[in-house]
Order: sequence, then structure tokens, then C-alpha cells
Amino acid sequence: MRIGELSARTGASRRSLRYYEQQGLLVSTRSPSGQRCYDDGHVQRVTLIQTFLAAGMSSRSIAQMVPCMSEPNADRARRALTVMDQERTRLTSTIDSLTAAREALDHLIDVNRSFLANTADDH
Amino acid sequence: MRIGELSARTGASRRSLRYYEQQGLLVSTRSPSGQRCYDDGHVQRVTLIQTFLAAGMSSRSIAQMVPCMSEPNADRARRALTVMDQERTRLTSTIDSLTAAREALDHLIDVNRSFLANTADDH
DNA sequence: CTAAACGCTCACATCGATGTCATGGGCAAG
DNA sequence: CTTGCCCATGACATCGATGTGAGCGTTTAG
Repeated sequence: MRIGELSARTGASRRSLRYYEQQGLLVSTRSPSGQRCYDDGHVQRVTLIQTFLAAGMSSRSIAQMVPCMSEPNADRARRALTVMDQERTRLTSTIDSLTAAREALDHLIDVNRSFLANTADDH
Repeated sequence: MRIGELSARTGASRRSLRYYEQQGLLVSTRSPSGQRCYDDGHVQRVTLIQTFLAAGMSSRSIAQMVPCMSEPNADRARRALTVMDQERTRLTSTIDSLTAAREALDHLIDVNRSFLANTADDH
């Protein structure tokens, strides 16, 4: 398939798909005229990239983790593991931050609701 | 206290504190010479702001939620509640995204470890 | 053959919180 | 008074993923 279809299937814009390739997250074969060609495996890969990007990972980290570079070299795999562990730690602490923020927010919501209930009583 | 001490106590840079004020997240009284003056309550407020910013909320949202505008107006409180509910929903779905990403990452880590174990066996 | 729809590359724009620098005033200790 | 440190404002820079548009080739349906 060409870039338009991959875009339609994944929801990633054509612009983003080209960017992913430029950053080394995605490889494509080219037709004789230079157009990018993808197969079904690429749909999955893009989905994974989207998952990671949505989690705030940088394309640089993703490039080091996702084995987009065909040949699974052992050295590369070891370095990838390092990055993965770092990212996992980062993810976990981000989740903790968000959870803390949500709790703070819940508290604010309570305070606010009470306030509104009281002013309603005052009427 | 002046801005330097508030900065030291909260870890927010002076630049950020001035930015928070400019965005309406923080109020300060001014000394006759124009310097910002804060009290202990401001430390707590800044901490809350940091919590929310770290959770990816925009300063715009925070400004609508945090009752920095002294007088707790009922209309304002109602609009704040709307924003709070939206932000809560957003937070929850972001947490879900991060959790999903972490699971995908765990899977990648497993695959990678197996691969390394196998290549080690090959030796 | 032609027109529409698609693809390519390059380049510039965007957003938001923060860093940094320039220029100048405020205040306390020597 | 001077030196050193803090503060004020304003302007410009940064980062990263994505949008947008120009200019030009390709593919496909009529």
C-alpha cells in the first residue's frame, strides 16, 4: 500500500509518517518512481509508534527501542534494553504524577462542590 | 518573602513564577518599589500549580480552576467545575494511554530479553 | 489524452513553558 | 559612596511533533 492508505488505516497523517521515517522509526521500500510502499506489518508498527508517542516518548527513544532496523543485532538489543528500562521508569513516574494530580483535582472538586452547595443554602 | 525565596522553596524558577503570575495562576502583592511579596500560602499554591503543570495541564486550564482570584464567585465556581471535570477525564484517559504504553513496552522488553538469551545460547 | 487525486521534497509556521540576556532599579554591608 | 546581590521588564531562543503550502512528478479513471 502507499502512504495515503497507511495514513487512513492508522490515523497518522502523511506528514507524520514521513517524519517517522526521517527519524528512523519506520522503514519503507520505494516504488521505481520513488513512492513509499508499505505492507500490513507497517500498520502494526505505526500503531506501536503512536502508542509510544502518545505516552510522551521522544522519537529518539522510540528509534532506539523499536527494532525497525531489520537486522536484530545483539549490541543494539542490549542498548535498546537500557533505553527500555529508562523509559519504563519514566512512564511509571509519570503515571504517578498524573495520579497525584488527579487526586489533587478530586480534592479541588470536592471543595468547589461544597462551596456551591453552601451558597445554594444561603439563598 | 520575595521571589527568590519562593523560588528556592518550591523549586520553580523565578522566570516560571513571573510567568504563572502573568497567566493569572498566581497573585502577588508588591512592595513600594515594585518587588513581589509572597506568604506561606503561596508556597502551597505554587506546589499545586507544579503538580498540575507536570500532569500536562495548560496554564489556561489551571487559571480557570485554581481560585487564585481571591473572591470565590459562584459563577466562576461553576465554570471551574466544568473545566475540572474535563481535566479529570483527560487525566484519566492519559493515564490509560500511559498504562497501555507501559504494557506494550513490557512486551517489547520480554521479546528483547528472550532474543538476547537465545543468542547467548548460540555461543 | 486529460484531469483528478495522489505522492515527493523542501521550507516555514505553530504551540507552551522555560532559559537566557540586556538594561536598569533597590537595598544592605563595608 | 560603593560593591554585590536581588529584583523588574522585555525580547528573543528553544524543543518536538505536526500543519501547511509551494512546486513538481505519478498514477489512474474517464
